[in-house]
Amino acid sequence: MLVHHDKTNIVRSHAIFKNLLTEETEKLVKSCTIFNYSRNKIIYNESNHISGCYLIHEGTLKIYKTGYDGKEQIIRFAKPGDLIGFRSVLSNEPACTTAETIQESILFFIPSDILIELFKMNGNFAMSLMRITCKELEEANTYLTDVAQKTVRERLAEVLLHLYKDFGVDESQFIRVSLTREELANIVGTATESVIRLLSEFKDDNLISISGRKINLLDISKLSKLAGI
Amino acid sequence: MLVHHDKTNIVRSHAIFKNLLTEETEKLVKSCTIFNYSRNKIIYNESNHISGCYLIHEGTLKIYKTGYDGKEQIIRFAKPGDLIGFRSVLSNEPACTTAETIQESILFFIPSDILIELFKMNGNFAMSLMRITCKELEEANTYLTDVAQKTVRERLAEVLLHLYKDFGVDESQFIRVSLTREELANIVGTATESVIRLLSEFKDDNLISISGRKINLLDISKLSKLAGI
DNA sequence: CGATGTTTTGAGAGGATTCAACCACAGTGG
DNA sequence: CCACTGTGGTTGAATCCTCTCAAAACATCG
Repeated sequence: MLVHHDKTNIVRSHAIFKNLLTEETEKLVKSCTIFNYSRNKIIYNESNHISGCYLIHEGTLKIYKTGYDGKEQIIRFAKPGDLIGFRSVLSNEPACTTAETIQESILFFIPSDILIELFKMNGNFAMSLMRITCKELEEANTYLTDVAQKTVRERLAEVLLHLYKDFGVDESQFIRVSLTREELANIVGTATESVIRLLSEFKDDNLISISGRKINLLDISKLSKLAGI
Repeated sequence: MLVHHDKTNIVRSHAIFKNLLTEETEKLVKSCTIFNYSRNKIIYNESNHISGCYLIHEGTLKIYKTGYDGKEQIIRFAKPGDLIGFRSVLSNEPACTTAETIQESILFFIPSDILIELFKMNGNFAMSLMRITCKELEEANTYLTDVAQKTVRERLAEVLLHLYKDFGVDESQFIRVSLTREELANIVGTATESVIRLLSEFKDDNLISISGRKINLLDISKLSKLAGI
């Protein structure tokens, strides 16, 4: 367990809490807990009632829904600075997604009552949360349109570009995220085999290069055109 | 133009404003305007900057996004009591969807600054808006998963059930909404011809009966099973 | 090294789209 | 009054994309 001082610094370091007053930050810090999770740990599950939300301090999580045949649909990723689970807290409803780490992660647990109090008391903080939610909603609607109208090939190109933008690249130009082919398929909304075949085609067309799970986008502009962006 | 008294009653009649204080309601009423729209009128368009949001008093609108080839994807419908466009107002960003009447409608225009002021000042009102947004987000994510994983047949059954639940039925058990086959296709995310073929099949299987644009769900439980619900 | 999970490739089936033609109907204008 | 036009609905046939199933290659780890 970290000491009070460390927790305060962590809270202050994340943009989402920049609108809090000093005493609000104090209150938040006092009632929060830090947790470490190794890879592939589920933080909360669909239909779980959760007693608070989580601020990602380090690591990455996938947020997904499970379809009726058990296949997971990855909705988005959560990265440092992101707050997850607050939808469920503020609506006082069970979670509608599952949150699972894809790397070792450090999370900051915020109890429901504190979050609700801050939301109601601090209009600027409420506005921040609202904007985040609206942004998510917009992205969800955009992606819904894409899945409904684009081909798997187009969507895969689009997903690769999104990953590139969200995670950046390492020193060898590989996207800084490690996903299985199945996870890629679960973002795109297709079968694992389709992803594999299309990745090979992209490679043959010199749009990308691949090394295991690491992917390097060689031709952003062609990929963008292919994705219909 | 309606007189002040009428506007006040209209504002008070909608659940979303039930948390407003008397003076807040007064302020809201003073700065709002009522508009009438005939069928197929666009209220705002994707990428439009809008100067306020709209409360639906009467009528129905479709909210859609336009895909890169011009095909529209219907995201949802807005009905009396619904507030539309506030995402854009609160985020101070262009609209990401188009709102278009599918019936004669009466809308209540609320200027941006008033909405933002109410949101920041009244925590309960902010909470109401937040909950609505979270609900929309959840629905969007659920539908995203469905579109990515279900067949067109399953999705059409699901859409029919949603329409049934959202719009109810008239005295002859027909769903109280009139959509073209193309609009149905634009909800399901498929081609018009596919909708037509599947509706015929549903009819042959005695799951529904059809009279022009009016649809009657004859076997809710079979349709639910078919939809995977 | 065996064991398990992941990736790859092939072949076949099936679902959905596209293109095309045709019909019904309402509104228009000569 | 009737041809003309446009929109919406329907049906058929061919094509193509995508999925499923199956098997094999590969990797990773204790």
